[in-house]
Order: sequence, then C-alpha cells, then structure tokens
Amino acid sequence: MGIKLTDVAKKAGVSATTVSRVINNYGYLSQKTIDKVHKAMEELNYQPNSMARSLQGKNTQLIGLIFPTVSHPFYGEIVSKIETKLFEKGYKTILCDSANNKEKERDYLRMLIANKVDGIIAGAHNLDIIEYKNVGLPIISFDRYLAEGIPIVSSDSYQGGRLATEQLYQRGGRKIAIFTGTNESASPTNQRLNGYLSVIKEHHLDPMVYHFPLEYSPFLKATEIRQILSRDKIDSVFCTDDLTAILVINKAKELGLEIPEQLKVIGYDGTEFVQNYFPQLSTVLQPMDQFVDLLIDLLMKRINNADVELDNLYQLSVKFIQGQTS
Amino acid sequence: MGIKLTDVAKKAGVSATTVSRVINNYGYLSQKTIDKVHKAMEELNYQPNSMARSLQGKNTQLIGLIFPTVSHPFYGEIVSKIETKLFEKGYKTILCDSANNKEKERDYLRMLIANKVDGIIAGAHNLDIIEYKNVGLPIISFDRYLAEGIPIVSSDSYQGGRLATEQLYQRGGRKIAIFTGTNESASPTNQRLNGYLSVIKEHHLDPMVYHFPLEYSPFLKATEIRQILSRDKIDSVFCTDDLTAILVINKAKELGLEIPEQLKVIGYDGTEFVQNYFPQLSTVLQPMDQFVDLLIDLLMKRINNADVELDNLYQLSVKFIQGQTS
DNA sequence: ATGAAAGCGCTAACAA
DNA sequence: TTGTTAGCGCTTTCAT
Repeated sequence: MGIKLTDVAKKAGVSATTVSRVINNYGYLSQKTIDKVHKAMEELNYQPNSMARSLQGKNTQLIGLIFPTVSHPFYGEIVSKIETKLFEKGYKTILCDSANNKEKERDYLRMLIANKVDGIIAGAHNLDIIEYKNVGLPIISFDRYLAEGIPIVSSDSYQGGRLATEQLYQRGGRKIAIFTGTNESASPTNQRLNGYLSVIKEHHLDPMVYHFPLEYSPFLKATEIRQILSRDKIDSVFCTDDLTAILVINKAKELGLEIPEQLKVIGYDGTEFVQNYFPQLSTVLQPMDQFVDLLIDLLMKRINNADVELDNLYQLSVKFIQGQTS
Repeated sequence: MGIKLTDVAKKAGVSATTVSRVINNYGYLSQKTIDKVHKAMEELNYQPNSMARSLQGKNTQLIGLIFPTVSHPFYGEIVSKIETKLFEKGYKTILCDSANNKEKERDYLRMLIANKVDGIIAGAHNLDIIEYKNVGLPIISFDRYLAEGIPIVSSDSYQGGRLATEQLYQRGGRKIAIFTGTNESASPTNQRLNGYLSVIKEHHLDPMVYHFPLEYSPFLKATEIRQILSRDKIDSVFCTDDLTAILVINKAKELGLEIPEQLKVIGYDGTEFVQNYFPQLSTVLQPMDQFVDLLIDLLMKRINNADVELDNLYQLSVKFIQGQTS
C-alpha cells in the first residue's frame, strides 16, 4: 500500500503517536516537532488512511444520498447542491441512484450501513417503512414519507397546487386538467393534487385528473399526452413537474394548439435548468437552496445528537413564476 | 457502534474466524455451521464493517467520479449510467462535482486517495498534469487529457465536427458559425472545432469562431448569443453542446428569426434528455452507453492489473440526428 | 513534550 | 472442519 504514518514517523525521527498528534492537532507539541513532521509528511506526500481512522469509531464523514437518478435535472440539481454544501462541511457523498427500484434501494441501504456513513439524505423510497425504521442511522427525507420519526423537508405542495390552479383560473381557464404521478397518499407531493382539487371545487369546476405511472418513459408519456390533448376538451394543464409540462407544450405545438391562447400550461419545480433553458415556462418555483440548507442542517443536528427533537414535516413556501405559457 | 463479527460469533457459538469464513464463503465449512452463523447474522441484523475489511489491504470497492456537475443533464446522464453499472459490479460511487474549481478538484483528489478508492473516472480537470500523474491510482479519463499514460475515452470529435458542419453546408448554409468553449488544445473536445475548420476550408468559406468561457452563466451566454445573432450575418450555427444550441434557438425566436429557414442550428451530445424533451433539435449523438461500458471496462482492467497496456485514446464514432432545426 | 502499548473490526497464516 | 494468533493503519490512554 501507500505511505503510512509509521513511515512519516521514521522519517521525522519521532514516534507514531507524535505524528498522529500533529495530524490531529492535539496534545502538547513543540513547534520544532511539528515542523519536522510536516516536512516529512510533505516529502513523502502522505495521506492519512480514512479507513483506519474511522475504525476507531470516529466519524467516516461519509453521507449517503439516495435519489431516483441524477440524470433527471431536478434531482441532478439538488444532488449537486447537496454534494457541494456537504463537501464544504468536510463530508463526502456516496451517490445512490435508486432508479425507483426496490431491490436496488435495499442493497444501497445495506451498503451505506456497511460503509458506516454518518447519515443519509433520501429523496426516493420504494421500501417498506419498516426497513427505514431499522436503519438506525440519522436520516432526513426529501419530499417523501419514509417512516415515523424521519423528518420530511418539502415545498408547500398544497399551496403550490392551489397557486398554479388559481392562476390558470384567473387567466380564463375553465377546463383545467392536472397531469400528475401515481397516487402516493402519504407523500407531500400528493398535496399538489389536493391543492388543485380544492381550487377546482371552490370555482365549481369539474376536476380532470390524469395519472401517469412513474415507470412510464418520457416517450410513452408524450404519446399519451398527445392522445389526451387531441381527445379531451382541455384549455389548461397544471403539470406537477416541469418536464411533463415541456412534453405537453411539445405535443400541443405538434397538434397546432396555440399557447397560451388555446392551451395554458403551468409546471412545477422551477430548477435553474428550466429557468435558463425554458424561460418561457410558467411554473411553481421550489426553493432549492433552502431545501439543501435545511436538509443538511437537520442532518447535522441528528448526527451530533441522535435524540434531538425534530419536527415531522418542514414545508417551505413556493413562488409562482409567470412565463409565457399561461 | 453496531453489531460486530464477534457478537455474531458469540451468538452462534463459534469463533470469529468461522464467521469470517462464512461471510467470505472461503475454506472448509460444515453446512451446520454455515446455517448457525447465517441464523445468528440475521437475528442480529448484522452488517460487516467495510472499513475494517478494507484495512487488510482488500479493495474498498469504492470508485471516485470526478465530473464538473451533475446538475448539467449531460454529466447527470453519464454519471447516472456509470453509477448504475458500477453498482451492478459491486462498486459504490463517491460523487465529486469539481465545479471546474481547481481547489475543489485538488481536495477531492486527496480525499479519494485518503479513502483508498480502487479507481477514478474523471471527466473534468483543471489541475496541473503533474498532480494527476502522482495519484498512483487507476484513472480513466472521459473526454479530457489528464496526463501521460491515462487513457482517454471520447467521441470522435473531429468527425463529429465535420459531420455537423457538412450538414449545415449541404442544407444551404454559407455563413456557418461555431459556438464553442474555451480553447483547450490538448483535449479531444477541441477537435470539434478542428473538424468544423476543415470543412469550412474545403468549401472555401470564412470561419466564424465564437468562444464562450466555461465560467459564463447561461444567462450571460444567452445575452451574448443574442448580440451575436442580431449583429453578425450568420445563417447557420454549429454548437459544440446541445444546451448552447437551445439558447441559440431561444434567442433566435426572440429576434424573430425563422428556424431553420433563416438560421440553422445543430448541437452536439444528443443525451436522452434532449432527445426526449427537445426532439426538434438536430444534433450529433454521442454514444453514451458505449462510453460507460468502455470507461468501466478499462478501469476494471487497470484495477485488476496496474501494468496492463492500454491505448492513449479511444474514439467512439458519433451519429448525426436530423431534427427540424437544420 | 514525547513514547509504549493496547485496541478499533476484520482477515489470513498457521495450528490443531 | 474449526480455532488461535498476529496484524492492517491509526488513535488513545497511560507512563515517563
């Protein structure tokens, strides 16, 4: 293997203990010794072995991130932000793209335990609640219900759903549809639907709810959207994510529908990516940076004190962004 | 800490060694013992400590991935694919978003060494070559020159550049511009420019080369693109990445330019994301899955035999995808 | 101010 | 077929 502590000790003419003290900046040391050791470390290009360090029961400074996939710009963006902030705090990130696959998620969870990560931030779940309960590690969840006692950070999806739907109504929409994912009753995301329904009800409109299974490919989804748009009388669509909204816009154009005159579209997420490359899209902006700050703050609290009292749900407020599609 | 091997040994009434043998499926064991141990492991919900294992000098089964940022769909997609494939092979992925930041990249490199990763796949570099040379770990590079002896996997950028430019010419383009990144002479990416130049020369056209610094925000880039489009006489643009192409299309629309009649645009990358959500874009498709397979194959070869002879450069062929923007 | 020795959880000779 | 023992690289009492 590489250069180790004893090599440095030998070179500097001191004991291993002393080198360890220098590295950890701990105990009494003469400046002369410190310099000697530093010099030896540099000459040997020495890197302490993290494995050996964490064997003592010290923190691994490793955090597991479980998200569906970073190939999705929304998750890519939040993962990137989390990773960056964690790195600044001296943590490394183990990336786990669960791919919405139960087996893979279970394997990952095991692996993270085996690797003695200090904590987990999870934005995906397909496992039974019990499996998350048994992890016995600090976990914070993003936008999903995992298990009792695991705090959830999410946007105020109910308000977000209301905001988008109300906008569509104000702009003249009367046949307002919602395009959303599969019904996961316990997750905050589902509140977008409830927000939509409440506004629909207030205005005495007919709800038009379309569910798209998670495992649908974008192509399949697009095909179905095209069918819906050409078949059903719809003048407005609230999509519970921006990418679906983009599909709707593409298909509407193919069908010769004028946007926003004949069809109004509002998305949900408002990533930097969408703001930069699809600035025309009206959307509900989720506070990504606040998510990240809060997720990490909460996780750090749990890591430093496993018994700290945390709320079950943290809801951050959203903002409507007026584009040209509504 | 958690449950350890000796706890299992005690519970099963055997020695630690025996438990170790069961875990590693190694040496002679009676079925009875195996069952006993398995039973104890399950009852205790035991997970071996990877740290302790790798201290013996065994592989950590950890791979470091250094890429600019997974918030970019191209890198998000390739990182996601790499991660998935590595996981299937029993490796875990440490994600390093270098953010094109020299300090961060250096810190990451140190950290990966300290964590004794088995290898590195790097798709970013801002460090001096010497630093990569000194890593002393299997490294494979994606699309960048890192140092002598570190194999590069990339698309055939020269051909790609020719392909796109030739297409623009065939479709009637005579004022063909290229929008590209900063000049990094040693990197394959730069060959896209050379491919462009060669076709321009063949047809006796004037080269129109626009460089955009890497650190430009999309907004800044868009502003500049708008200026260029309204100021200079250009009838075609070859963008060396798809996102820039999207910006060009957005700004062209703002300026009332008809696409492809008044302005033809071709991008480069052809991620699944762009194919799904921007199907109208003409682009040069990079073979993502082949990249991933090759990167991992090469890395595994180096991991299993540090002295294995590998080529310096692996160029995979690209494919032109005809959309509606050219 | 520094060093010797024990031990973190696991594996691998070597014995039995 | 199983157990004993030493040791991976580092930290941490306890001495000196």
